[in-house]
Amino acid sequence: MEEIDRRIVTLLARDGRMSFTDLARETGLSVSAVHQRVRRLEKRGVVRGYAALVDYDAIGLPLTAFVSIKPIDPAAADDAPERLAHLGAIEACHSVAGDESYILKVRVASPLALEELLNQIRTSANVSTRTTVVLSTPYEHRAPELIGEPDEPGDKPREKA
Amino acid sequence: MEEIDRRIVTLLARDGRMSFTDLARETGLSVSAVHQRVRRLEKRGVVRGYAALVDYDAIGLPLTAFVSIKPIDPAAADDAPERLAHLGAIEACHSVAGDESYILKVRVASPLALEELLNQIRTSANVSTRTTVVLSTPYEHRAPELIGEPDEPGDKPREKA
DNA sequence: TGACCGGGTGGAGGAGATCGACCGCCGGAT
DNA sequence: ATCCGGCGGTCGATCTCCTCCACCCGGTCA
Repeated sequence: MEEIDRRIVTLLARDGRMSFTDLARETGLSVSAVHQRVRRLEKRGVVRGYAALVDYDAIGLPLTAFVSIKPIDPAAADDAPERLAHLGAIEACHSVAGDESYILKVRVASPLALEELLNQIRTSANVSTRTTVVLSTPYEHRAPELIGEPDEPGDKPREKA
Repeated sequence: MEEIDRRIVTLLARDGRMSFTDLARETGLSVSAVHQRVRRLEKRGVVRGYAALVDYDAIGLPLTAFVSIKPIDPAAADDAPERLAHLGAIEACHSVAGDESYILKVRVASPLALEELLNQIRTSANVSTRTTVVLSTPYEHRAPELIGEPDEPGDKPREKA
């Protein structure tokens, strides 16, 4: 992937509804060319989708927390992600190195709802939990900056324009 | 906010590029009505924006980590978020309860880049860091489910601007 | 009851998305 | 060196969709 694709991805990460016309203006390509590239990026999975960014306070889920989990039985099969997938309050699940095995990011309506969710997590996945409550979020979902990134040796120098 | 708005937000959170026409079909309203509601949701800040979801492996940032930070001087002013904002590798910054004061989510190209980033974090904000490396991400950015949510008693049925 | 107001419908105009046809560059094979 | 094929670009046509406008309906309050 080279410069222009990177540019497109950056722009779309910043504004997922940007029109192809604007994208074309920003990149100096024609609308069709941009359209083609975006479709290719989507097909290749570089762009996995588009989402509205939501104010969780406003939609009644003002409480965010990180829940680290550790299996109670270290010998049991490690299928926690599937076991927990049905819990809609879980926004993300990361497998991590370190003392615990996964970190979950959860959004709930209240401390009571958090307590209930933790119970569901423990019983669903047979794990112990350690919870870190988020007090506030200065920023989140910042778009990646993928400028620079020196071309790898295998990358053919596609210099144009 | 009532049922239909909730529906719209859910749909847009799942597919940020859904057309107003489709949104109208899903909600049973006219295109104009949906358009109006979405604009209102945007203006009120319920919908804060739209973003493309990106495959970080594909764009050369395959290493994700959580960095917990703690001030070295507990008496110093707590302006870590602003001091760190210029570091583009930081995707999110959450103020948290517990032993540490903030949790950062970072995306970098390599272990070497992570090391360098940690140095920048420490010197920029005068903090100590504790890093948890993400091995894999079973899921992330799942759309919130905001069905149900019984109206709170304090919620007046007629919202004024 | 009558005026007001938030929120709905429908239509018109123009902008934008999408697709096909054509072209030019580059690398590999003859 | 020339031919050939694929990739990626432009241009242009068409159709969808966005966006704005005027109008309408049902509640609320004086």
